[in-house]
Amino acid sequence: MGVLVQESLLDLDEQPALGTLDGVAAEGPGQSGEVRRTPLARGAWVDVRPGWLAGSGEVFARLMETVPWRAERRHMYDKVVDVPRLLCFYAEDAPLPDPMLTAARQALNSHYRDELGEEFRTAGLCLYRDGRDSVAWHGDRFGRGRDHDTMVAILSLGTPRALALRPRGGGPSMRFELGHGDLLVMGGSCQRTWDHAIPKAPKITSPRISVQFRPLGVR
DNA sequence: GGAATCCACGGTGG
DNA sequence: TCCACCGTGGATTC
Repeated sequence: MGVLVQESLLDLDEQPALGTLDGVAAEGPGQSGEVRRTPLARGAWVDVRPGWLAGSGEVFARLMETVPWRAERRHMYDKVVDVPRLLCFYAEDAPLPDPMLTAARQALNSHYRDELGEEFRTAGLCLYRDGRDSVAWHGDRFGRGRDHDTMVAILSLGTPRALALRPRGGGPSMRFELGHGDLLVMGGSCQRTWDHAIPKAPKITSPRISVQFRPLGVR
């Protein structure tokens, strides 16, 4: 396994999050503790904060246990196929399945509220059971209007998986390795001008959970 | 030669 | 009504 090794070094109660991402952070060995922003083409950017969430191992275990994971099926051409991951969506006013996720969302809002111009409200959880699970290239789009920038914050728990990004319409792709407790935020025009995916990784045999925080109206 | 990437397929839901 | 969306597997490229 080797998945649940990194435990929390900081407690939320000792370090309430107030306008900084550091509140929920655990300083992993050798980690900078800084949010690193990577500018992409066309006004998109990605923030990466390794080892962000304290107590990731316990949160991961609780989510595996308590979230009512749902399998979905969809028509793809001539057959019905399983969606290659398990899902659970928490709408704006639904209580999140773990207090650490509520705290994480608060910390994200403290840090990004001004830049985002609104708040992260919904949470979409995905369980990638092993490397055969994946998600194809897509952008998280708006129900309303397509000329409006937004952000999607992704908290990754469990087995590290690559998140791939490439310009919409084609172009060289880049990869971010998302490890246990890592945070990645896509912002600027990223959801309009870039696609992202979690590629299949057949050698991986253990699970990863991703938590995606979004403002209202972003799918 | 193995791995990563590309491509085409069409029913569904917004 | 219309169009963007998305998983698979075979082909192609790296």
